[in-house]
Amino acid sequence: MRTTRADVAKLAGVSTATVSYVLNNSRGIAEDTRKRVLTAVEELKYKPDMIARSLVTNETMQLSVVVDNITNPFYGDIVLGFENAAIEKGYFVNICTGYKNIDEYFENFISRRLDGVFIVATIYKFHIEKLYRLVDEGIKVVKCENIEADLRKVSSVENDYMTAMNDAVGHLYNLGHRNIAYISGQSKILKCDPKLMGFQKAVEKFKLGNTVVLEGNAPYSSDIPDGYNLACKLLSIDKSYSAVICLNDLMAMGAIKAFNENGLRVPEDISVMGFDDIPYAAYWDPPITTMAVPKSFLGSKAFELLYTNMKKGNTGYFMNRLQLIERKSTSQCGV
Amino acid sequence: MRTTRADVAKLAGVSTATVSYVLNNSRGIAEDTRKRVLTAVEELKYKPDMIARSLVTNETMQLSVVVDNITNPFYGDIVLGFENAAIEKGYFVNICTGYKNIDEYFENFISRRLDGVFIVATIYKFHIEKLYRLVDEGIKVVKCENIEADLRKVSSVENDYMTAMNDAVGHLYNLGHRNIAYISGQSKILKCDPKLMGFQKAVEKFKLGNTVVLEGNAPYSSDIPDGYNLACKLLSIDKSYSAVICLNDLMAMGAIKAFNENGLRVPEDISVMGFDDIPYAAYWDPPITTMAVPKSFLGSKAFELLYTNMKKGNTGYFMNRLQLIERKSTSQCGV
DNA sequence: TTGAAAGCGTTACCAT
DNA sequence: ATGGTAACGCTTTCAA
Repeated sequence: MRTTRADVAKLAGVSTATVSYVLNNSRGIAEDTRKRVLTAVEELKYKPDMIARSLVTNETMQLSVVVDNITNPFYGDIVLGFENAAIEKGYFVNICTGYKNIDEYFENFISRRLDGVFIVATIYKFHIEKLYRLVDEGIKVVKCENIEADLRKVSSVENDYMTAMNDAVGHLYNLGHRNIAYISGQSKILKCDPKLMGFQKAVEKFKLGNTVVLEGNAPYSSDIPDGYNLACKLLSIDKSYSAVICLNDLMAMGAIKAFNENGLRVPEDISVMGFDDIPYAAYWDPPITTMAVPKSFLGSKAFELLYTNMKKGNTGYFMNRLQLIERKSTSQCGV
Repeated sequence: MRTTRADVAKLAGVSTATVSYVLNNSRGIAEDTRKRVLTAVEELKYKPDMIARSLVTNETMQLSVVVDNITNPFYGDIVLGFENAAIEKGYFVNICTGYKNIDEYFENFISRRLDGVFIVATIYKFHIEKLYRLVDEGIKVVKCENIEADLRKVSSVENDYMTAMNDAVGHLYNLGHRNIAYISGQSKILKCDPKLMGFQKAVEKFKLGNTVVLEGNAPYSSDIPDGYNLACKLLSIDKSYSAVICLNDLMAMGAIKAFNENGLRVPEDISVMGFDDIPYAAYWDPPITTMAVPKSFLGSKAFELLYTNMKKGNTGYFMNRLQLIERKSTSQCGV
């Protein structure tokens, strides 16, 4: 049998209420009885039962992080940043991978009365009405870019990709590049694409020469083989580009591989940039110049927003800045 | 206010007990009342409260997977295989990253009365007594290799690295290699190292020529930079090896990079093999020949063992076979 | 400063 | 076939 609060009370010679007061120090307690209770707790190795506790407090102190695909190295540090901040406030956080239908997770979140959810998965994996159901059921939600949602209902952390794309093009421009391709991988079904908008703006601002945007298959392409395939496609269309910006580091890796196989050296013959700064970017050959997302920071900001929402009720918004990290996949044009 | 079972009962004109019977179809119910209840549930959008349910059934239907490091691509498919099997049986599974102290998670598992835990993290991240505490508290545990534990208390899924290492050496042997280095990365504190044992056995069996084992720093080295560093060390010691086996694909990646930077081509000048078959292994340049772990399968077997333990009480054991996947990082010796 | 007792939303035993 | 109700382990109001 499980040792309960009643056992502790009996051993300490106090009431069950007193045990609660001591454990939650929710009320002044005589130092003497306090000690007796604590000793009894120690002796019986008593652990409060969160299930029973949740039932009465209406707080589970449990949070969930929902990611697309646990394999994606981009998420690792975001989750870490979130969890570290959450643990500090006493929350238990668990990660859910969106391999199966994410909507089903939502049902579970409601049944289990989670206090809050951080959803990193893209909109393609679930239905927005289901997300609102969570909110209606009192579960606070913070989302991460990529999802159009009512900011009065859910909080949001976003990355400033538009500015970052401007910086990326600027970096290549300063190296003398004028003919730049953008391997986007996004398809037309994406309504609002800040990276694409940023690229188009930059094309005008810097008065670039030849430019092209390579789209992917619906709903979107974003993995190593996608980068490989789109880079091959680029070469088959036109070889005049001296630099390529890729949607993310994964695609940059694939693109570099494609260029190498076609006899182009990176960066001597063609410069390649990525986005995100996933752990492998630094170890790739050549190490990839990228627009880094401060990932752990983004995660901790997400928790902050969620916490405010849980405690005060209001949603919030945070825009994350990216940083250029120069490595070896970009160099002076035509050198 | 949350709609409860009482609301449903009132609307359907039955008792709360009847609602339970219908929802859990734990008892014969007149088709007529059944319909009335179901209609009421629908109308009120009633969702059973797992918290309250758990309190009385002593089952939370919640499982946890504990991994070292969520970023490690090796774990992705293992977790997937486990979760898919678990979802089928109605469990909610959440993943915990072992960034912080894993022992603290264990405390939480007890408080939250999880039904079971799949622990993939290595022993260095927690204390074995704490793991046994879980078992004492009635939480079933299945572990994944690397951990010496009492198999009467916890179940275990393991990879047959000894046989796999034999196959790896055999593959190189068949390609004509006789001088083979093993970049182990493990340190002396590891008591039982099946890969190392397998290598030593194979050295004798195949009567190899020059061989060497490169250890890492305590507790162990297993990442890309570790592979890079150890490969550099190998070159500084002796250049007579025509093939290198690495602890895992990550280290193989680092090693390949080191060789390239030192003017050695892979596989023309030196063959390199890894273990695991992580997603990137196929995309690396060159694609890496590796001993693949059937990961998703391993995960589903872990759940099977856990399920048996939860339902019948007995622990179990499963040994997973690895498969050689030939890619481009190994080739005929001296060609 | 401490205790008694009323819930929290279920399930399951015991009646009917 | 259905309903009443104790029990699960905890918190918190109200009294003392």
